[in-house]
Parts: sequence; C-alpha cells; structure tokens
Amino acid sequence: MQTSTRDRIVVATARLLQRQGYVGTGIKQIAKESQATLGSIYHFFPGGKEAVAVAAIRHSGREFAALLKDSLDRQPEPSEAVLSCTRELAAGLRESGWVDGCPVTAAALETLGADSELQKACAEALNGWERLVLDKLLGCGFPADDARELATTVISAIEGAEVTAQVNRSEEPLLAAGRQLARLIRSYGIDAARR
Amino acid sequence: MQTSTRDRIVVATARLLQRQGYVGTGIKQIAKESQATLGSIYHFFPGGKEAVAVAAIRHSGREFAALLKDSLDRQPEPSEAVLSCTRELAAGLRESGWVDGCPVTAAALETLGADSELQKACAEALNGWERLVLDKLLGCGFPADDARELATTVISAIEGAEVTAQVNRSEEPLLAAGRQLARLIRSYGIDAARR
DNA sequence: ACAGCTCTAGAACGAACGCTCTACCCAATT
DNA sequence: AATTGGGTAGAGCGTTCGTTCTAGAGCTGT
Repeated sequence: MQTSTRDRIVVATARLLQRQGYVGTGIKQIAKESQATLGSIYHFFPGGKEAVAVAAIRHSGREFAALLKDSLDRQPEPSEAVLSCTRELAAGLRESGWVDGCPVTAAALETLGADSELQKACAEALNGWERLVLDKLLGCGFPADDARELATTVISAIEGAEVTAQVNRSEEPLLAAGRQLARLIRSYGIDAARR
Repeated sequence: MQTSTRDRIVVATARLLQRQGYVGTGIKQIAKESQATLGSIYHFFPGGKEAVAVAAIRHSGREFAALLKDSLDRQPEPSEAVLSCTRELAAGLRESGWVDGCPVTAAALETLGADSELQKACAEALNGWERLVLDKLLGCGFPADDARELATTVISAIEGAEVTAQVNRSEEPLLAAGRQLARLIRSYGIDAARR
C-alpha cells in the first residue's frame, strides 16, 4: 500500500478542516474522503473526532512551516522572503478556487471558548510559524524587541490578508499585504548587505 | 416594549456567530439566548437560519463600522487612529475572556465554498470597514494607490492580529500590530500638519 | 361581537451528528 | 493447524440539527 490508512485520514482531515472548519467537518465525511471506515478511524484515533483533528492540525502546522522555511531560506533579505511567501500563498489560493486558506484559522476560531487540546494545537502551529520569522529576523541582525514585534505582525497580517483574499476572491489583498510588510521591514534599515 | 423580538434575535445571533461561527450556532440556541421561540424566529426570518445570520452579520458590520469611524474621526493622524483602534479592540478582547473577536471572520471562513448570501454579507462588512480607512487616508492627502493598498493591509492585519491575540489569549499581538501599522503609515511621510 | 392580522408557542419530522458495537478478514506466531 | 491481534466494515444507538406545522394569544378596525 502506498500511503497508510492513518496518513490518509490525517491528510484528508487536514484539508477538510482547512475548508470547512471543525464543526463543519463530520467524522463520516472524513471516512468517505480518506477512503477509510469508521472502524479504522476509531482504531487509530480512540480519542474520536477531536483526536483526529489535533493530528490533522499538527500535520498542517508542519506542512506550512516547511513552505515558510523554504521562502525564508531562499531569500537573503527578509523583506524579499515575506514578499515571495505572499506571492506563493496568493497563487495557491487562486488555484484552489479561494477555498484552501490558512489550515488552522477556521478550526482555531471555533474552539476558542474551551481550552481543548485542539485549541492548543492551533496555537502551537501559529507560534511555530512566528518563531521561524523571528529567527530569520534575528539572523539578519534585527534587535530582539523589533524582531519579536515584527514577526508577530508579519504572521498576523499574512493570516488576515489570506482571509480577506478568500472573502473577496482576489489575490490583491495578499499581494498588497506582502508589499506593505516588505516596506515595513525595510523601514528598519537593516539589510543583509550591511552585515 | 423595550427591545423588539426581532432585534433581540439579531443581537443574540450576532454574538453567537462571533463566538462559535455559523455551523456551530444552532437555531434553538438562538431562540433560547434571545428569549424568542422558534415560531418567532421563522416568522421574522422566513429564510431560516441563513437569513437570521445574514441580518446578524449586517448588524455586526454596522456596529464595528461605527466603532472604527469613531477612532478615525477622533484622531487627526491616521497612524494614531489605527493605534487607538487596536488598543480598544485589545481591551475588549481581554474583557470578554478572548472570545469576542471579529464578528464576521468565523462565519466568513465557514461559508467560503458556496457563494451564499451570507458570504456576500461578510464580504460587504469587510469592504465597508476598508472603505472607512481608505477615506480617512485619502482625506489626509495620501495618493490614491498608496491609500488603497494601505487600507487593505490595515484591515487585514487587524483582522489577523485579533485572531492571533485570541488564540494566544494575549493583547500583545494586537498591540504590536497597531504599533507596526502606525509605523508603516508614518513611513509615507504624510502627516496632518503638512496639509 | 366578530373577523383579521401579527406574533408567540412548542410538538413533531426526517436527516445527520458522534460514537459504540459486533463481525469479519488476513498475515504472523505458536 | 490453531490462535492471536491489528486492521476493516458498517449497522445501529441516542441525540441534536433545521424546518414545518397547528394552535392560540393579543390587538385593531368594523
């Protein structure tokens, strides 16, 4: 067998969570989409729906982290890196028909009240991404305080711009955010050449 | 009569949508929360759940627009206005125990696939807010292109920062975004005194 | 007094929800 | 050859979903 049943369940759930959120995604839909049966799902995830969702969110978190790290490593200049990242996201969004947005936002917003395992998984994913940006900025010589605040803002802005882009079915908000974030980063006057 | 039944339904639904999204909010829960009965709800909103949600989103859209307009009108400098707006949002978020975030994001993310009336209502709310910021910037002498891109970015960033703040149960992301947005706006070197 | 209207009230319906349960398949072990 | 156990399969449980429906309360105009 190419991919294990467990992996199929996680991947399918990740995509469903991204598109319809946690409450909007049913266990039976996961079963159908992943070509697994209820028996298999509850075999691998005795914790039920939430356990599946947690695994899926963690998967998505790692996946986007890899994409982000790629952008950050490829471009020496952090402003350029953010720009190229938003361009990639915009392209992906358009190609998916504006449905494949941030893989954790939808699920995160639905589980804010209760401090569930799922909520923690979403927070960890977000913070992991932020840390990648933070490390890049620190590595480029940004002072710690500025870097921290910038990293938070960059992730938040990309997050929000992706939602805006989805709602308006347009790449523009994401691209605009990329350009403005690049400008903001440049405004600190620290470039790679200076190091 | 203090508040009409119809208004109670709309207001209660708005709060529920803000906290639990569209799928997570049930008609019967709306009935209980708004002290109305199913009969009343379907009397005022023959369109069912979606019609109630559309009215609630429109209500929330107007409500936040008023808050935003207040901030923008009170501060002559747009950077200051954005700063004070994020401060207000941060305070409100903390006071609510991090549950009362953006009133449309949650609902918007769940209705992206289908181009429903609800999805349009969310888009209109977001665009209305963006327009307020845009008008402010234009009024302060920003060139049209810069103003448009800035307005989109400001709304997106605030949107995203609110989510990040909720997930991390901290005001910091919102305040950081406010400071960085203010810096970004200032970087255009157009201040009210110059006019 | 009566008819007509708006609004309230909640029982009842079919569908879908998350989950439990039993039965079965099949490769590895004894 | 028999047994074990990981994995597959899906019927069925109790509950909740959104919606429909009938019944009646309260007021207005005649």
